[in-house]
Amino acid sequence: MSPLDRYKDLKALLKKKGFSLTKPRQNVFDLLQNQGPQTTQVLIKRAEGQIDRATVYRTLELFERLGIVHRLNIGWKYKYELSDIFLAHHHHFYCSNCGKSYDLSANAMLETMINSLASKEGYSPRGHQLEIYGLCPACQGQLT
Amino acid sequence: MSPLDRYKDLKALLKKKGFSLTKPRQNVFDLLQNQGPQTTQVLIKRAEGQIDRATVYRTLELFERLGIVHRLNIGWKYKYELSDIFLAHHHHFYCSNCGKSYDLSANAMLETMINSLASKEGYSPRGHQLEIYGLCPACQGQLT
DNA sequence: TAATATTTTGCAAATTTGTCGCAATTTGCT
DNA sequence: AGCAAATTGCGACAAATTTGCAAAATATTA
Repeated sequence: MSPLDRYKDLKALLKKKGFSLTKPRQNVFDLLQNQGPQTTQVLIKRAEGQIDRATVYRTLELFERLGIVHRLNIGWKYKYELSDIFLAHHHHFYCSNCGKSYDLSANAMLETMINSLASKEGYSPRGHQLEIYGLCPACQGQLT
Repeated sequence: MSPLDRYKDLKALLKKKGFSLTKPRQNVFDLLQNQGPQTTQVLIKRAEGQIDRATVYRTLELFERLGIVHRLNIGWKYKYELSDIFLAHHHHFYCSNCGKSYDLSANAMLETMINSLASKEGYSPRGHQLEIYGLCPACQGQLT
């Protein structure tokens, strides 16, 4: 994907709501690319010297309001990751032993059941977040 | 349930790992009883005059490490609730409009699918957390 | 049960995290 | 390029969380 294309959807999304794609916003977006879910502290540290702390916070808040990122409670701290618009919808597996988190691909049947669980009770679901925790393959062996 | 029984499982769980059931720990446990998921700040405020702030933090951290409580990312802030050992397993619905959260009862079929999603990939699941978000009945009507 | 060892707590201080106002800069538009 | 609006960085704050340590509570041993 060329650099231009890379920001196309992001820019469109921002523009639609009257916001612009600035350098700091591009940077934060880049930091979220291909790195998995990350804590705010890590993002701030990685942006050090480039973007101010306050701007990172403001950008993440804006991105969340616009549905560009998702905030999830994985393991001990909460983390941000790009939302389903930029990443295929998926769930997470968190290893309680080593603390790593892994992606689990979504499954149409499961999604349907989740939605019907909510709509059956009168709620109107827009999305969801599923975290499974336990032991990853490496840690299963290790704890014989 | 008599007061003695009430703390039996808690005490056993702590003891097994070499910790003791102290007054402050009982208090925090009580605060989590029958009140739904709560933020740290609310717990600290409710414990005011009884337990020190630092102790509340330390207790919640310990409880989470031992699997006594669960930390969930519900709406904007994260909240604590008793884990499945003390509460029937359930999921949450969070209304993005009014910010309230509701319990959704668990469903055996869904639980099975969730577990197999993880085990199919070689992970060994111990539990999970599902948050569905969207609009609650009241807010659906309101936003005509 | 009394004495001793260990764990846990409260307190105060330090650190970290997150927020806010405002002047300077950047961006969008013509 | 030039103007208007949006955005950023820079303190300065306020709130949240962590830490060290002496005192208190709890467990252990005899």
